[in-house]
Amino acid sequence: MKPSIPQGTRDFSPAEVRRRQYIFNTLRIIFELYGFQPLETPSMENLTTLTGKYGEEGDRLIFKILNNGLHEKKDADKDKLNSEWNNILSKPYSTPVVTERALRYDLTIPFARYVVMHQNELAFPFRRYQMQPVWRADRPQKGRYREFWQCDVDMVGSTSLINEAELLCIYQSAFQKLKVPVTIKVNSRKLLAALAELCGMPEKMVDITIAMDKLDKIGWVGVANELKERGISDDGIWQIERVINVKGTNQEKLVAYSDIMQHSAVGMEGINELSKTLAYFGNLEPGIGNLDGKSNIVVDISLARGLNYYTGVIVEVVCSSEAVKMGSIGGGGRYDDLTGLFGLKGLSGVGVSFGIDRIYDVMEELNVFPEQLVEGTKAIILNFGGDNETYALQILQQLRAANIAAEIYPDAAKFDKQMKYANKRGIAYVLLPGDEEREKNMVSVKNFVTGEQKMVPVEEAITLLRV
RNA sequence: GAGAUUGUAGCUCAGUUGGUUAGAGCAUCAGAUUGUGGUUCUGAGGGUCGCGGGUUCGACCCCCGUCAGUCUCCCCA
Repeated sequence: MKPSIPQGTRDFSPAEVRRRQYIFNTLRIIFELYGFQPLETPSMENLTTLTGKYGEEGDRLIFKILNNGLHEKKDADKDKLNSEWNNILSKPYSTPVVTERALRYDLTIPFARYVVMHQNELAFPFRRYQMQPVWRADRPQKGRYREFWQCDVDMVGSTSLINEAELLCIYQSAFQKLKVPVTIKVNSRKLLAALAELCGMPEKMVDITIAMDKLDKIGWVGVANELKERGISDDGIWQIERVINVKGTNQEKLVAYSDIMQHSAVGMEGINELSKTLAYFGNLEPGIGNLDGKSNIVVDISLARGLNYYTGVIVEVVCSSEAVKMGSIGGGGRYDDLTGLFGLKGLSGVGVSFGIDRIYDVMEELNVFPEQLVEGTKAIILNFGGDNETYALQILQQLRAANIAAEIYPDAAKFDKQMKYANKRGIAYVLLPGDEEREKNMVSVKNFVTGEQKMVPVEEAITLLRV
């Protein structure tokens, strides 16, 4: 049989894992610096925990797990199973009778579930970060996988906009550290709601936002067409155009919006929140987060996050390098009542997510991974068999005791085969314990980069390799 | 869910209007070289041409179906 892996999944080679771990470690250090604590949740959740949280499209993309032991059901249950099966075949539908569990779709909903389940143990505001894979039954394409990793930072139990500002700081310092130039777009769901009001169609907010979100991609004409198709009136489209045409600094934009939206309570609230967030951010900003004196935080009213649980400030990160074509590499926002879905009312949260796989792809394209990530084996001991092998093992033991990553070629294979192996592995030093070396209680150390070789006592070899 | 495109050796790919036994590079193994790698040289192994059907004297090539990968739209990280 021909080996293969499921569509949209990948193997990670040793070099790739090292580079991915570099990203994880960089983020982890920042998250910890900001006082967040690690959390992990199961790969699978009860299906009912996930459904209805990600919108209609999202529900379709949840990977469901077929229940086990269906053939063992009693006859009455089998009748139920048959009728439910017909439902599944005729429409988008799921039922615990067939699929009780599903793979996690993101990290936010499982987090909310966790908070509700453990509310009595937690100190609020609760801050956590989480780095785990998620699964989506999407059609894979460039930058889109069926299994991919997210790194989420969230806090619940506080409505302070300091939280929003801190998350912006985390984004800024993380991408600065990773050497990825980014634009961090911010907007507010409340501005979008106000815009829908302005159009006289508050119920069309989702349609409006989906269309506007494509502004970068298809331009204003394309957006206007889509708005029309989605049933927005000409007057509404004109209102939207007016808002989109607002240019200038973040401050200037907010002033202009407050002029346009002065009669909308929710709009003014959104503007107020955005300007407060930016003011807090100004106090916290972790350094030069910009290249040309301009901040890389940009108020962008066309930004619309897909997930429908966001209620306040929303944020999205895109790579600002012209050379890279990639969608968003991170996003997040404020959700006022996420835990309410699980019965815990009045707990507000805000969080952002890093799309690790896309960040990896972008860093690869920009060629910004550090050259020397983690050294693997530092020295390999060649195997000359017999007494020399025993001698080699003694040296190996001493190297490891001295905390030097070392290995032995396990077979007494032909010399040049062992050398070629060391070369292919890119190991820095080769140790040769042969007859002569053993008799003198020494070892030959060959620097595989320079080709230089000398015979020294074992202790000296250890000192040499420790450097 | 809709569309485009690709499928030939372990990998990357050639393959003439449809014509004997399907090729190359890399990789692997063996040898030149039983204690000196990266560069050479010689040789060897390795293919149901994704799968099934059809057209034809004859199909890797043309037609139909099917499966898989990649990409685009939708949507999203």
